[in-house]
Order: sequence, then C-alpha cells, then structure tokens
Amino acid sequence: MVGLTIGKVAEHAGVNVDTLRYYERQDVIGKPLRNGSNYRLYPEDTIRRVRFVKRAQELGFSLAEIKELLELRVSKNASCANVRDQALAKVDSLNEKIRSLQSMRRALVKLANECSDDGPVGDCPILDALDEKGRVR
Amino acid sequence: MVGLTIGKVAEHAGVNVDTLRYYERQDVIGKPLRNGSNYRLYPEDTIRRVRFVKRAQELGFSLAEIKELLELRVSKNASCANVRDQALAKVDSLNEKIRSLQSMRRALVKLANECSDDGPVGDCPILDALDEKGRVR
DNA sequence: ATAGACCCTAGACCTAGGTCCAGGGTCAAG
DNA sequence: CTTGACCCTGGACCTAGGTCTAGGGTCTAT
Repeated sequence: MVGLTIGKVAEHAGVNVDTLRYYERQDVIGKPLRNGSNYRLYPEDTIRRVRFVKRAQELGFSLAEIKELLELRVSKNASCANVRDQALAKVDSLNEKIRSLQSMRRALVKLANECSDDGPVGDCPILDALDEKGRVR
Repeated sequence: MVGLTIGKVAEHAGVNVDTLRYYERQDVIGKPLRNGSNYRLYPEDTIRRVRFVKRAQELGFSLAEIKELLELRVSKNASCANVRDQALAKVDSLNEKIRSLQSMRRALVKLANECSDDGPVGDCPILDALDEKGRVR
C-alpha cells in the first residue's frame, strides 16, 4: 500500500470525500499521487493536515489564511527571515484574537456572577467585551 | 431627533445599510422604530451592537451564535440560573478556543525561532498545534 | 460474471452572509 | 419645484465552503 484512498482519509479526518477534492482544487492540500486506476493515494499525514484545517476554521480562519499558515513550513526554499517575519505577523494577529476572546470571557463570567447573586442585571457587560481596542488585521 | 437613520448607523458601525436590514431579518438586531415616512430610527447603542457582531464574527462565531450571546443579557425574563448556565457554557467553549489559539501561537513562535537561528526546519510544529485536545463544542 | 462498495470528472445545487438592483417615496437646498 | 441624497421593499446576484448527482470505471467477494 503506497497511500490512503480518499475514502480512508475522509473517514479518519471526519470530512466528506468531496471536501478533500475541494481542498485539492483550492490548493489547501497538495495533489496526491494516483495509482494505475487514477485513484488518489494520500500520504498518512494528510489526515492531520485536514484535521488542522477543520480546527483552524472553527477559530475563524478562512481557507486562504489556513493555506498561508500551512505554507509557512513548506517554504524551506523561501528566505528563512521572510518565513520568520510572516510567522511573527501571524503571532501578532493571534494575540489580538486571544485578547478579544479573553475579554469576551471576562464579560460572560461577569454576567454569570451578576446572575448568580441575583443582583441587578444592570448594564450589559457583553457589549463592552469587544469595544474598540484597535482592529484585528 | 428620536433616533439614528439607517445610513448613520451604517456609517458609524462601518457596515453597509443592506447589512443592517439583513441583520434585522435575521433577528440579530431588534426591529427599530419607524418615523412617519416609514424610515427606520435606531437607538444609539445599535452602533455598539453591530460593532460587537462584526468583531465576534472575526473570532469565528456565526450570526446564530452571536444572537445567542446577545440574547443572554436581554432575557431578564428567563430564569437567572438558566442565563448563568448558558453563560458558563459559553465560557467553556471560549476557553477551548483560547487554548487552541495559544497552542497555535506557540507553534508559530517555535517556527519563528527555528528560522531565526538558521537551525533545521525539521518537523513542522504547525500541524501539532491543533492536534486532538478534545473537540470544541 | 455480477453485485456492492469504491473511485473518477463535470457540473449543478446548497447555506451563510451579504450586496446590488429596480421601482418608488421623502426631504433639504437652491 | 426640481435635483440630489436619502429611505423603502422585493428579489436577483455574489463569494466561500461545501455537498450532491449523473454517467462511467474498478475491485472484491460470492
């Protein structure tokens, strides 16, 4: 066995086979080898890659952004300094996201507390959560 | 002036007027009052609400989820304990998201370091970033 | 050698989240 | 009293990210 069929990859990554073909068209995963019957044969780690994609999507990344993230490591050809700069830029935007989520969490915890001690439901902390604080991106 | 016209709200919130009408249809923002000419007149804080929606979307929340978040505070009628439980459930899923983003950040920092000291670009830390660790949701 | 479970491509279709007309009213300025 | 910038509704259209169907080949077990 030189690789996994599309059905196996789909099964183990928890996605539809059409999704894999779609990712291939979008260049999110590389073009796999083909066997004599023109069946796709994927390397094992495609499964991890696809799982990464699905999880990153839940975090609000678009396929295009995810592609960029994944390309960071592949580009051993590109200048290393360049890769580093890109990686650090991503780190900055991740920091933004993390801060926003934390502030949202604070708001929810506050809301939960106000609720539990039957106090006044006063002014809503939720809307404060994501106020201003310099745009992401 | 009893309220803001749709154009003003759109301008200050940084969205298209059609987006506001769309949000209204989707019940993400409440139906505004109308003046004698059937023009929508929004309360001031609609602007903050809409900004919240846009920022929450960037964090990977769907409009349906954002609606739920926003409804948490409005439902002073619903049992307070219920609201608290929902809020705490959201906190849990936020924790998941935050952890995932942090692990992604760690991976990128590691990648950047490997790059800066010209070491081996070895095995990719990025794919490790979002491995397993119990699904979100 | 035939059924059932796979695989292939092309292209239609679907949902979410908007965005853009068309056709028509409103309002302030000149 | 008309021009330009607004507003209204209804419905068409668009992108991202898939999902499904048709029409056809492959593989494995019986």
